[in-house]
Amino acid sequence: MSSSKFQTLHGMVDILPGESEKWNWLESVIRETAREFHFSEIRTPVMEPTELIARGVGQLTDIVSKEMFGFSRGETNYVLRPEGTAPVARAYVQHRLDQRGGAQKLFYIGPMFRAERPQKGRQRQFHQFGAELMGTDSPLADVEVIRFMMRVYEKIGLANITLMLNSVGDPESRAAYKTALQAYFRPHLSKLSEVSQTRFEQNPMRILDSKEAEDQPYLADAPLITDYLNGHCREHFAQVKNLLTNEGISFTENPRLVRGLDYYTKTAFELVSPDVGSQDALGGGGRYDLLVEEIGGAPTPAVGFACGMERLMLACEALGIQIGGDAALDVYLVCRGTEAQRWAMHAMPAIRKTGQSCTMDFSGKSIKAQLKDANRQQTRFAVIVGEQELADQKFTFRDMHQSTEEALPFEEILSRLATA
RNA sequence: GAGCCCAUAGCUCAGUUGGUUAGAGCGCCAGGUUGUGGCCCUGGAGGCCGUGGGUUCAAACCCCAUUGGGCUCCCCA
Repeated sequence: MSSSKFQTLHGMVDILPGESEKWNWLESVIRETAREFHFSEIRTPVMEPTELIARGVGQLTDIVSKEMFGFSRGETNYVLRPEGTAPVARAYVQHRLDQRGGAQKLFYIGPMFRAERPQKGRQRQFHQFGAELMGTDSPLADVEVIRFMMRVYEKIGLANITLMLNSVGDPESRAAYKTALQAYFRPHLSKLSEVSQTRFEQNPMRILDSKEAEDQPYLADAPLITDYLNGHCREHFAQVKNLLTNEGISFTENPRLVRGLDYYTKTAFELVSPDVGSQDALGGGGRYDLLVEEIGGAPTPAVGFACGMERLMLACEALGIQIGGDAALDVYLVCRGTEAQRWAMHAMPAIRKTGQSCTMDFSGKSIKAQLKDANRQQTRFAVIVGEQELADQKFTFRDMHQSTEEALPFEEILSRLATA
Protein backbone atom coordinates (compact mmCIF):
# COMPACT_ATOMS: atom_id res chain seq x y z
CA MET A 1 0.00 0.00 0.00
CA SER A 2 1.72 3.13 -1.15
CA SER A 3 1.04 6.39 0.61
CA SER A 4 -0.66 8.08 -2.31
CA LYS A 5 -2.24 11.40 -1.55
CA PHE A 6 -5.78 10.18 -2.04
CA GLN A 7 -7.01 6.82 -0.93
CA THR A 8 -10.28 4.99 -0.73
CA LEU A 9 -12.41 6.09 2.19
CA HIS A 10 -12.32 4.00 5.35
CA GLY A 11 -14.09 0.72 4.78
CA MET A 12 -14.40 1.12 1.04
CA VAL A 13 -12.50 -0.90 -1.52
CA ASP A 14 -11.57 -0.74 -5.18
CA ILE A 15 -12.38 -3.79 -7.24
CA LEU A 16 -9.44 -4.14 -9.61
CA PRO A 17 -8.85 -6.12 -12.80
CA GLY A 18 -8.35 -9.72 -11.74
CA GLU A 19 -11.02 -9.26 -9.10
CA SER A 20 -13.67 -7.63 -11.26
CA GLU A 21 -13.89 -10.77 -13.40
CA LYS A 22 -15.04 -12.65 -10.32
CA TRP A 23 -17.73 -10.07 -9.66
CA ASN A 24 -18.94 -10.26 -13.23
CA TRP A 25 -19.11 -14.00 -13.00
CA LEU A 26 -20.95 -13.95 -9.68
CA GLU A 27 -23.43 -11.41 -10.99
CA SER A 28 -24.03 -13.52 -14.07
CA VAL A 29 -24.81 -16.54 -11.88
CA ILE A 30 -27.29 -14.45 -9.90
CA ARG A 31 -28.92 -13.09 -13.05
CA GLU A 32 -29.12 -16.52 -14.60
CA THR A 33 -30.74 -17.90 -11.45
CA ALA A 34 -33.18 -15.00 -11.40
CA ARG A 35 -34.09 -15.76 -14.99
CA GLU A 36 -34.77 -19.40 -14.10
CA PHE A 37 -36.98 -18.32 -11.22
CA HIS A 38 -38.52 -15.60 -13.37
CA PHE A 39 -37.69 -12.73 -11.04
CA SER A 40 -37.16 -9.35 -12.72
CA GLU A 41 -34.39 -6.97 -11.82
CA ILE A 42 -35.20 -3.70 -10.11
CA ARG A 43 -32.60 -0.97 -9.82
CA THR A 44 -33.31 1.68 -7.24
CA PRO A 45 -31.14 4.71 -6.42
CA VAL A 46 -28.37 4.34 -3.86
CA MET A 47 -29.83 7.30 -1.97
CA GLU A 48 -33.23 7.37 -0.37
CA PRO A 49 -35.13 9.74 1.90
CA THR A 50 -33.86 9.17 5.42
CA GLU A 51 -37.39 8.87 6.69
CA LEU A 52 -38.08 5.88 4.44
CA ILE A 53 -35.24 3.89 5.95
CA ALA A 54 -35.96 5.04 9.48
CA ARG A 55 -39.60 4.01 9.24
CA GLY A 56 -39.05 0.92 7.17
CA VAL A 57 -36.08 -0.60 8.91
CA GLY A 58 -37.00 0.68 12.35
CA GLN A 59 -35.79 3.54 14.55
CA LEU A 60 -34.50 1.22 17.21
CA THR A 61 -32.32 -0.93 14.99
CA ASP A 62 -28.56 -0.52 15.05
CA ILE A 63 -28.65 0.30 11.39
CA VAL A 64 -30.85 3.33 11.78
CA SER A 65 -29.67 4.48 15.17
CA LYS A 66 -25.96 4.56 14.40
CA GLU A 67 -24.90 3.15 11.08
CA MET A 68 -26.37 5.40 8.42
CA PHE A 69 -24.44 7.64 6.07
CA GLY A 70 -26.60 10.63 5.51
CA PHE A 71 -26.65 14.33 4.87
CA SER A 72 -29.17 17.02 4.29
CA ARG A 73 -29.55 19.53 1.53
CA GLY A 74 -32.22 22.15 1.93
CA GLU A 75 -35.28 20.54 3.48
CA THR A 76 -34.41 17.03 2.31
CA ASN A 77 -32.61 14.39 4.32
CA TYR A 78 -30.68 11.93 2.20
CA VAL A 79 -29.29 8.61 3.28
CA LEU A 80 -27.13 6.08 1.48
CA ARG A 81 -29.28 2.97 1.52
CA PRO A 82 -28.17 0.48 4.17
CA GLU A 83 -30.25 -2.35 2.75
CA GLY A 84 -32.38 -3.15 -0.25
CA THR A 85 -35.83 -4.13 0.90
CA ALA A 86 -37.20 -0.76 2.05
CA PRO A 87 -36.20 0.91 -1.26
CA VAL A 88 -37.82 -1.90 -3.25
CA ALA A 89 -40.97 -1.58 -1.16
CA ARG A 90 -40.92 2.17 -1.78
CA ALA A 91 -40.67 1.62 -5.53
CA TYR A 92 -43.48 -0.93 -5.34
CA VAL A 93 -45.75 1.62 -3.75
CA GLN A 94 -44.63 4.63 -5.78
CA HIS A 95 -45.07 2.92 -9.15
CA ARG A 96 -48.16 0.94 -8.19
CA LEU A 97 -46.56 -2.35 -9.06
CA ASP A 98 -49.48 -4.04 -7.34
CA GLN A 99 -51.57 -2.93 -10.33
CA ARG A 100 -49.50 -5.04 -12.68
CA GLY A 101 -51.41 -8.06 -11.49
CA GLY A 102 -50.30 -11.06 -9.52
CA ALA A 103 -47.45 -11.19 -7.10
CA GLN A 104 -44.37 -9.20 -8.07
CA LYS A 105 -41.11 -11.11 -8.22
CA LEU A 106 -38.18 -8.74 -8.01
CA PHE A 107 -34.45 -9.06 -7.50
CA TYR A 108 -31.62 -6.57 -7.12
CA ILE A 109 -27.85 -6.43 -7.03
CA GLY A 110 -26.02 -3.41 -5.73
CA PRO A 111 -23.97 -1.55 -3.16
CA MET A 112 -25.24 -0.88 0.36
CA PHE A 113 -23.72 1.40 2.97
CA ARG A 114 -23.33 1.08 6.70
CA ALA A 115 -21.04 3.14 8.91
CA GLU A 116 -19.58 0.31 10.90
CA ARG A 117 -16.05 -0.52 11.91
CA PRO A 118 -14.66 -2.52 8.99
CA GLN A 119 -13.24 -5.98 9.43
CA LYS A 120 -12.94 -9.17 7.49
CA GLY A 121 -16.16 -9.66 5.56
CA ARG A 122 -17.51 -6.32 6.64
CA GLN A 123 -17.10 -3.08 4.75
CA ARG A 124 -18.81 0.27 4.81
CA GLN A 125 -19.72 -0.08 1.19
CA PHE A 126 -20.59 -3.66 0.50
CA HIS A 127 -22.72 -5.47 -2.01
CA GLN A 128 -25.86 -7.45 -1.68
CA PHE A 129 -28.11 -9.29 -4.00
CA GLY A 130 -31.59 -10.11 -2.92
CA ALA A 131 -35.07 -10.99 -4.04
CA GLU A 132 -38.53 -9.95 -2.97
CA LEU A 133 -41.78 -11.74 -3.66
CA MET A 134 -44.48 -9.17 -2.99
CA GLY A 135 -48.22 -9.44 -2.79
CA THR A 136 -48.82 -12.88 -1.35
CA ASP A 137 -48.86 -14.33 2.13
CA SER A 138 -48.63 -17.90 0.91
CA PRO A 139 -46.01 -20.12 2.57
CA LEU A 140 -45.21 -21.24 -0.97
CA ALA A 141 -43.68 -17.82 -1.53
CA ASP A 142 -41.47 -18.16 1.58
CA VAL A 143 -40.13 -21.43 0.31
CA GLU A 144 -39.64 -20.21 -3.25
CA VAL A 145 -37.58 -17.28 -2.00
CA ILE A 146 -35.47 -19.50 0.24
CA ARG A 147 -34.97 -21.86 -2.65
CA PHE A 148 -33.84 -19.00 -4.90
CA MET A 149 -31.25 -17.94 -2.36
CA MET A 150 -29.96 -21.46 -1.86
CA ARG A 151 -29.92 -22.18 -5.58
CA VAL A 152 -27.38 -19.40 -6.10
CA TYR A 153 -25.13 -20.91 -3.46
CA GLU A 154 -25.57 -24.33 -4.92
CA LYS A 155 -24.59 -23.14 -8.40
CA ILE A 156 -21.48 -21.54 -7.03
CA GLY A 157 -20.50 -24.76 -5.37
CA LEU A 158 -21.04 -23.79 -1.75
CA ALA A 159 -22.47 -26.92 -0.21
CA ASN A 160 -21.50 -26.49 3.39
CA ILE A 161 -24.14 -24.04 4.51
CA THR A 162 -26.91 -24.27 7.03
CA LEU A 163 -30.36 -22.78 6.78
CA MET A 164 -31.54 -21.49 10.14
CA LEU A 165 -35.26 -21.03 10.48
CA ASN A 166 -37.63 -19.36 12.87
CA SER A 167 -40.91 -17.53 13.04
CA VAL A 168 -40.97 -14.15 14.72
CA GLY A 169 -44.76 -13.97 14.65
CA ASP A 170 -47.12 -11.13 13.90
CA PRO A 171 -47.83 -8.12 16.15
CA GLU A 172 -50.41 -10.02 18.16
CA SER A 173 -48.13 -12.97 18.80
CA ARG A 174 -45.25 -10.68 19.51
CA ALA A 175 -47.15 -8.61 22.03
CA ALA A 176 -47.95 -11.77 23.96
CA TYR A 177 -44.38 -12.90 23.71
CA LYS A 178 -43.00 -9.53 24.72
CA THR A 179 -45.09 -9.60 27.87
CA ALA A 180 -43.88 -13.09 28.66
CA LEU A 181 -40.26 -12.14 28.05
CA GLN A 182 -40.43 -9.06 30.22
CA ALA A 183 -42.06 -11.09 32.97
CA TYR A 184 -39.22 -13.58 32.71
CA PHE A 185 -36.36 -11.08 32.61
CA ARG A 186 -37.74 -8.56 35.13
CA PRO A 187 -36.46 -10.36 38.24
CA HIS A 188 -32.98 -10.53 36.69
CA LEU A 189 -32.99 -7.09 35.12
CA SER A 190 -30.31 -5.59 37.30
CA LYS A 191 -27.92 -8.43 36.52
CA LEU A 192 -28.32 -8.19 32.77
CA SER A 193 -25.82 -6.41 30.56
CA GLU A 194 -26.25 -2.74 29.88
CA VAL A 195 -27.30 -3.31 26.28
CA SER A 196 -29.88 -5.82 27.31
CA GLN A 197 -31.27 -3.49 29.95
CA THR A 198 -31.82 -0.79 27.36
CA ARG A 199 -33.56 -3.30 25.15
CA PHE A 200 -35.81 -4.54 27.91
CA GLU A 201 -38.57 -1.99 27.48
CA GLN A 202 -38.67 -1.45 23.75
CA ASN A 203 -37.37 -4.62 22.22
CA PRO A 204 -36.84 -7.44 24.69
CA MET A 205 -36.63 -9.97 21.85
CA ARG A 206 -33.20 -8.71 20.99
CA ILE A 207 -31.97 -9.73 24.43
CA LEU A 208 -32.19 -13.32 23.23
CA ASP A 209 -29.62 -12.52 20.61
CA SER A 210 -27.15 -11.22 23.18
CA LYS A 211 -23.58 -12.48 23.19
CA GLU A 212 -22.79 -10.72 26.47
CA ALA A 213 -21.37 -13.12 29.02
CA GLU A 214 -23.48 -11.87 31.92
CA ASP A 215 -26.68 -12.50 29.98
CA GLN A 216 -25.98 -16.08 29.08
CA PRO A 217 -27.19 -17.70 32.33
CA TYR A 218 -30.65 -16.21 31.80
CA LEU A 219 -31.06 -16.98 28.14
CA ALA A 220 -31.33 -20.74 28.30
CA ASP A 221 -34.62 -20.81 30.15
CA ALA A 222 -36.17 -17.78 28.54
CA PRO A 223 -39.56 -18.32 26.92
CA LEU A 224 -39.51 -19.01 23.20
CA ILE A 225 -41.43 -17.07 20.56
CA THR A 226 -42.63 -20.28 19.02
CA ASP A 227 -44.64 -20.98 22.17
CA TYR A 228 -46.48 -17.70 21.83
CA LEU A 229 -47.42 -17.76 18.17
CA ASN A 230 -51.13 -17.39 17.57
CA GLY A 231 -52.96 -19.93 15.46
CA HIS A 232 -52.47 -18.08 12.20
CA CYS A 233 -48.69 -17.71 12.61
CA ARG A 234 -48.32 -21.20 13.94
CA GLU A 235 -50.11 -22.58 10.91
CA HIS A 236 -48.02 -20.52 8.51
CA PHE A 237 -44.79 -21.63 10.13
CA ALA A 238 -45.89 -25.26 10.08
CA GLN A 239 -46.65 -25.03 6.39
CA VAL A 240 -43.31 -23.46 5.57
CA LYS A 241 -41.49 -26.23 7.40
CA ASN A 242 -43.65 -28.84 5.77
CA LEU A 243 -43.00 -27.45 2.30
CA LEU A 244 -39.27 -27.22 2.91
CA THR A 245 -39.20 -30.82 3.98
CA ASN A 246 -41.22 -31.87 0.96
CA GLU A 247 -38.79 -30.06 -1.30
CA GLY A 248 -35.82 -31.73 0.30
CA ILE A 249 -34.44 -28.53 1.77
CA SER A 250 -32.94 -29.25 5.17
CA PHE A 251 -33.04 -26.61 7.86
CA THR A 252 -32.27 -26.10 11.50
CA GLU A 253 -34.96 -24.61 13.64
CA ASN A 254 -33.58 -21.90 15.88
CA PRO A 255 -36.23 -20.34 18.12
CA ARG A 256 -33.72 -17.67 19.14
CA LEU A 257 -33.08 -16.42 15.64
CA VAL A 258 -33.98 -12.75 15.63
CA ARG A 259 -33.26 -10.55 12.68
CA GLY A 260 -31.79 -7.10 13.10
CA LEU A 261 -34.44 -5.29 11.13
CA ASP A 262 -37.80 -4.47 12.63
CA TYR A 263 -39.97 -5.16 9.62
CA TYR A 264 -39.88 -8.93 9.78
CA THR A 265 -42.97 -10.91 10.62
CA LYS A 266 -43.57 -14.64 10.72
CA THR A 267 -40.83 -16.45 8.81
CA ALA A 268 -37.22 -15.45 9.52
CA PHE A 269 -34.24 -17.29 8.13
CA GLU A 270 -30.51 -17.02 7.91
CA LEU A 271 -27.84 -18.82 5.97
CA VAL A 272 -24.65 -19.50 7.89
CA SER A 273 -21.34 -20.93 6.80
CA PRO A 274 -18.81 -22.49 9.17
CA ASP A 275 -16.03 -21.59 6.75
CA VAL A 276 -15.78 -17.83 6.93
CA GLY A 277 -14.82 -16.95 10.47
CA SER A 278 -16.75 -14.58 12.64
CA GLN A 279 -18.77 -12.97 9.87
CA ASP A 280 -20.58 -16.20 9.19
CA ALA A 281 -23.98 -14.86 8.16
CA LEU A 282 -23.95 -15.23 4.41
CA GLY A 283 -27.48 -14.15 3.89
CA GLY A 284 -30.85 -13.95 5.45
CA GLY A 285 -34.35 -12.74 5.11
CA GLY A 286 -37.89 -13.37 5.99
CA ARG A 287 -41.45 -12.27 5.64
CA TYR A 288 -42.39 -8.64 6.09
CA ASP A 289 -46.14 -8.40 5.86
CA LEU A 290 -46.39 -4.94 7.41
CA LEU A 291 -43.56 -3.02 5.76
CA VAL A 292 -45.40 -1.79 2.69
CA GLU A 293 -48.25 -0.48 4.81
CA GLU A 294 -45.80 1.10 7.23
CA ILE A 295 -44.32 3.23 4.45
CA GLY A 296 -47.68 4.31 3.13
CA GLY A 297 -48.83 1.61 0.74
CA ALA A 298 -51.80 -0.71 0.80
CA PRO A 299 -51.46 -3.76 3.03
CA THR A 300 -49.12 -6.05 1.08
CA PRO A 301 -47.69 -9.25 2.46
CA ALA A 302 -44.22 -10.01 1.11
CA VAL A 303 -41.15 -12.14 1.69
CA GLY A 304 -37.54 -11.71 0.63
CA PHE A 305 -33.88 -12.31 1.29
CA ALA A 306 -30.55 -10.53 0.98
CA CYS A 307 -27.07 -12.00 0.65
CA GLY A 308 -23.71 -10.37 1.19
CA MET A 309 -21.57 -10.81 -1.88
CA GLU A 310 -18.22 -10.11 -0.24
CA ARG A 311 -18.90 -12.82 2.30
CA LEU A 312 -19.97 -15.15 -0.42
CA MET A 313 -16.62 -14.63 -2.11
CA LEU A 314 -14.78 -15.15 1.16
CA ALA A 315 -16.56 -18.43 1.62
CA CYS A 316 -15.54 -19.49 -1.88
CA GLU A 317 -11.96 -18.54 -1.13
CA ALA A 318 -11.97 -20.46 2.12
CA LEU A 319 -13.22 -23.55 0.34
CA GLY A 320 -10.85 -23.20 -2.57
CA ILE A 321 -13.68 -22.70 -5.03
CA GLN A 322 -12.36 -21.03 -8.16
CA ILE A 323 -14.77 -18.44 -9.41
CA GLY A 324 -14.70 -16.29 -12.47
CA GLY A 325 -13.14 -16.86 -15.85
CA ASP A 326 -9.77 -15.58 -16.95
CA ALA A 327 -9.39 -12.56 -19.14
CA ALA A 328 -7.47 -14.24 -21.94
CA LEU A 329 -7.05 -12.37 -25.21
CA ASP A 330 -7.79 -13.98 -28.59
CA VAL A 331 -5.76 -11.89 -31.01
CA TYR A 332 -2.81 -9.53 -30.50
CA LEU A 333 -1.64 -7.49 -33.49
CA VAL A 334 2.12 -7.15 -33.28
CA CYS A 335 3.26 -4.17 -35.32
CA ARG A 336 6.59 -2.97 -36.57
CA GLY A 337 6.52 0.62 -37.74
CA THR A 338 3.82 3.25 -38.09
CA GLU A 339 2.66 1.84 -41.41
CA ALA A 340 1.96 -1.48 -39.71
CA GLN A 341 0.17 0.26 -36.84
CA ARG A 342 -2.15 2.01 -39.30
CA TRP A 343 -2.84 -1.31 -40.99
CA ALA A 344 -3.58 -2.94 -37.62
CA MET A 345 -5.87 -0.12 -36.58
CA HIS A 346 -7.85 -0.73 -39.73
CA ALA A 347 -7.81 -4.52 -39.37
CA MET A 348 -9.11 -4.75 -35.81
CA PRO A 349 -12.81 -4.13 -36.52
CA ALA A 350 -12.84 -6.95 -39.06
CA ILE A 351 -11.22 -9.29 -36.56
CA ARG A 352 -13.67 -8.32 -33.86
CA LYS A 353 -16.53 -9.08 -36.21
CA THR A 354 -15.42 -12.69 -36.18
CA GLY A 355 -16.23 -12.65 -32.48
CA GLN A 356 -12.62 -12.75 -31.31
CA SER A 357 -11.28 -10.23 -28.86
CA CYS A 358 -8.49 -8.19 -30.33
CA THR A 359 -6.01 -5.51 -29.39
CA MET A 360 -2.66 -4.12 -30.51
CA ASP A 361 0.34 -2.34 -29.14
CA PHE A 362 -0.23 1.40 -28.98
CA SER A 363 3.18 2.58 -27.91
CA GLY A 364 5.58 1.30 -30.58
CA LYS A 365 7.40 -1.27 -28.50
CA SER A 366 9.80 -3.80 -30.00
CA ILE A 367 8.38 -6.96 -31.47
CA LYS A 368 9.93 -8.91 -28.66
CA ALA A 369 8.27 -6.68 -26.08
CA GLN A 370 4.94 -6.95 -27.86
CA LEU A 371 5.07 -10.72 -27.90
CA LYS A 372 6.01 -10.70 -24.26
CA ASP A 373 3.00 -8.54 -23.59
CA ALA A 374 0.83 -10.89 -25.63
CA ASN A 375 2.14 -13.82 -23.66
CA ARG A 376 1.36 -12.09 -20.40
CA GLN A 377 -2.21 -11.65 -21.54
CA GLN A 378 -2.54 -15.33 -22.38
CA THR A 379 -3.11 -14.55 -26.02
CA ARG A 380 -4.11 -17.33 -28.37
CA PHE A 381 -3.00 -15.80 -31.66
CA ALA A 382 -0.51 -13.11 -32.58
CA VAL A 383 -0.58 -11.52 -36.01
CA ILE A 384 2.79 -10.03 -36.85
CA VAL A 385 2.75 -7.09 -39.20
CA GLY A 386 5.98 -5.62 -40.58
CA GLU A 387 7.49 -4.30 -43.82
CA GLN A 388 7.74 -7.75 -45.35
CA GLU A 389 4.13 -8.66 -44.52
CA LEU A 390 2.79 -5.39 -45.88
CA ALA A 391 4.78 -5.81 -49.08
CA ASP A 392 3.57 -9.40 -49.58
CA GLN A 393 0.10 -8.87 -48.14
CA LYS A 394 0.68 -12.06 -46.21
CA PHE A 395 0.76 -11.78 -42.48
CA THR A 396 2.49 -13.91 -39.91
CA PHE A 397 -0.25 -15.75 -38.06
CA ARG A 398 1.26 -17.17 -34.92
CA ASP A 399 -0.39 -19.69 -32.62
CA MET A 400 0.96 -18.70 -29.24
CA HIS A 401 0.06 -21.96 -27.56
CA GLN A 402 1.56 -24.21 -30.23
CA SER A 403 4.43 -21.88 -31.09
CA THR A 404 3.74 -22.36 -34.78
CA GLU A 405 3.22 -19.74 -37.45
CA GLU A 406 2.50 -19.35 -41.12
CA ALA A 407 2.16 -16.53 -43.63
CA LEU A 408 -1.44 -15.97 -44.64
CA PRO A 409 -3.50 -13.37 -46.49
CA PHE A 410 -5.69 -11.33 -44.17
CA GLU A 411 -8.87 -12.89 -45.59
CA GLU A 412 -7.58 -16.33 -44.71
CA ILE A 413 -6.73 -15.17 -41.19
CA LEU A 414 -10.27 -13.87 -40.80
CA SER A 415 -11.86 -17.07 -41.93
CA ARG A 416 -9.68 -19.08 -39.57
CA LEU A 417 -10.57 -16.81 -36.67
CA ALA A 418 -14.24 -17.12 -37.53
CA THR A 419 -14.06 -20.85 -36.87
CA ALA A 420 -11.43 -20.84 -34.11
C1' G B 1 -18.63 2.54 20.70
C1' A B 2 -14.47 -1.05 23.20
C1' G B 3 -9.94 -4.21 22.96
C1' C B 4 -5.39 -6.38 20.68
C1' C B 5 -1.80 -6.34 16.63
C1' C B 6 0.56 -4.04 12.39
C1' A B 7 2.89 -0.07 8.89
C1' U B 8 10.31 -0.69 4.84
C1' A B 9 10.12 -0.96 -3.45
C1' G B 10 4.14 -2.47 -7.46
C1' C B 11 3.75 -7.47 -4.26
C1' U B 12 5.74 -10.75 -0.17
C1' C B 13 9.18 -9.66 3.30
C1' A B 14 14.73 -9.11 5.54
C1' G B 15 17.17 -5.10 8.05
C1' U B 16 22.03 -7.24 14.10
C1' U B 17 22.83 -3.83 20.81
C1' G B 18 20.41 2.97 17.35
C1' G B 19 26.12 3.80 13.48
C1' U B 20 28.19 5.65 6.36
C1' U B 21 25.38 5.38 -0.21
C1' A B 22 18.33 0.75 3.12
C1' G B 23 18.42 -5.04 0.93
C1' A B 24 16.30 -9.89 -1.22
C1' G B 25 12.79 -12.69 -4.05
C1' C B 26 8.87 -11.94 -7.36
C1' G B 27 7.00 -8.28 -10.73
C1' C B 28 8.24 -4.11 -14.17
C1' C B 29 11.74 -2.03 -18.15
C1' A B 30 15.92 -2.94 -21.41
C1' G B 31 19.75 -5.93 -23.57
C1' G B 32 21.69 -10.93 -24.82
C1' U B 33 18.49 -12.43 -30.78
C1' U B 34 19.52 -5.08 -36.17
C1' G B 35 11.66 -9.15 -36.64
C1' U B 36 9.52 -13.52 -32.38
C1' G B 37 6.71 -14.70 -26.02
C1' G B 38 7.32 -18.54 -22.01
C1' C B 39 13.15 -20.95 -19.76
C1' C B 40 18.02 -18.88 -18.88
C1' C B 41 21.85 -14.87 -18.33
C1' U B 42 23.13 -9.55 -17.71
C1' G B 43 21.87 -4.72 -16.54
C1' G B 44 18.31 -0.85 -15.07
C1' A B 45 14.33 1.82 -12.93
C1' G B 46 11.69 1.98 -8.58
C1' G B 47 11.88 3.88 -1.23
C1' C B 48 11.32 11.15 2.47
C1' C B 49 11.24 3.26 5.92
C1' G B 50 2.69 5.75 6.44
C1' U B 51 2.64 11.12 8.47
C1' G B 52 4.05 14.80 12.30
C1' G B 53 6.77 15.77 16.55
C1' G B 54 10.41 14.25 20.36
C1' U B 55 15.05 11.74 22.56
C1' U B 56 20.23 11.39 20.60
C1' C B 57 26.48 13.34 18.04
C1' A B 58 23.50 9.82 15.10
C1' A B 59 16.69 7.00 14.28
C1' A B 60 13.74 2.38 9.51
C1' C B 61 15.06 0.88 14.71
C1' C B 62 13.61 4.24 21.04
C1' C B 63 9.20 7.64 22.91
C1' C B 64 4.51 10.41 21.92
C1' A B 65 0.73 11.73 18.67
C1' U B 66 -1.81 11.00 14.19
C1' U B 67 -3.50 8.50 9.79
C1' G B 68 -4.23 3.99 7.42
C1' G B 69 -4.68 -1.38 7.68
C1' G B 70 -5.71 -6.29 10.04
C1' C B 71 -8.30 -9.17 13.79
C1' U B 72 -11.92 -9.48 17.76
C1' C B 73 -16.33 -7.71 20.69
C1' C B 74 -21.06 -5.33 19.73
C1' C B 75 -24.14 -5.79 15.43
C1' C B 76 -24.90 -7.39 10.78
C1' A B 77 -24.40 -9.05 4.86
